[in-house]
Amino acid sequence: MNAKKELELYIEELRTLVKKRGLKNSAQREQILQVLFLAKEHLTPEEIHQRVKKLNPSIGLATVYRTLSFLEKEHLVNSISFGNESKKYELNRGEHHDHMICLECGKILEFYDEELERLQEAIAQKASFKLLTHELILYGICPKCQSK
Amino acid sequence: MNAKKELELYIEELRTLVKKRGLKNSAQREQILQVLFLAKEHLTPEEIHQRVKKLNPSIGLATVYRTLSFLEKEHLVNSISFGNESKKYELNRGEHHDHMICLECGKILEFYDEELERLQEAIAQKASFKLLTHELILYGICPKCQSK
DNA sequence: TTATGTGCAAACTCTTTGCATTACC
DNA sequence: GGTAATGCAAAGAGTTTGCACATAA
Repeated sequence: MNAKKELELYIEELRTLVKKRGLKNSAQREQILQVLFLAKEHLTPEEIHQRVKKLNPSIGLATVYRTLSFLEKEHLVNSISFGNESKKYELNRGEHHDHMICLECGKILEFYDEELERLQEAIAQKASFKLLTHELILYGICPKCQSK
Repeated sequence: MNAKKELELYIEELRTLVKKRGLKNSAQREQILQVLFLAKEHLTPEEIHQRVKKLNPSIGLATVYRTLSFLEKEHLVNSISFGNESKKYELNRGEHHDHMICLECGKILEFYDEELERLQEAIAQKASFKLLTHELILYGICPKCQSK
């Protein structure tokens, strides 16, 4: 599938969702979704605002915040917070994953490990804790920075 | 070992560390350490400030922030951040553990699983990522809230 | 004695909110 | 036409910083 079609699927999902909730859609929401779709990295609200302004110069930062809250509540995007830095957002591409963060260059790497998922489920079960979601961040030095 | 002696060990550790860095110690730092020692939960800077004011009414919030940064840098305390809430601190009692957070009552439970630690190490190794530390938070519903 | 730590207040950063206006359905 | 979303600016919350003073070494 080409990227344009893929983006349209996300936008369609957004429209359906908005309708389901009895709300109104807006160009701004779609533009923000598009920015997240095109981004290869995790973006802060400020970064998203900068990028979306290229599509729509008059969009306000408050709209970005409001839209991100909405999209996160509806699970169309995920966020990750790291130390004191502000939250970073990524499009929810349907595949759960965890993160490694390089403490030297700040790069965020993604990974997924099935056994890890199972193990967490087992740990929660043993504690009679109903596991809904989790966030695992491995902090360290990425391969590139190690070889410097 | 009784609690008083145990606390003194932490204070001794602080003094040694401060000396090693060529810095000066202060009553305030020891008081903050004591508050963390006595706390059974994870505390925000604001909460720590409230508690330490009972020992020293004139201590400023800025001192709490500065001290926490210092103690965290020196690994005498750990912090954990959860959603939009402000960072919470706990004394580093020498035993690494991870956290479960109840999304209903906000309670933080601690756990430790050896296999989980090993697995993370293996995952990092496979990615040639030099693992230094990690943060795993399981979000869900604690046993108490489930039975409500 | 002298550099570090403190307390206070101001400054800063990030995020949220109130309100008049716009635009979707 | 009615209601939700937006843009702007102001307000809030949390944290950091500058500076004069206090204090440990």
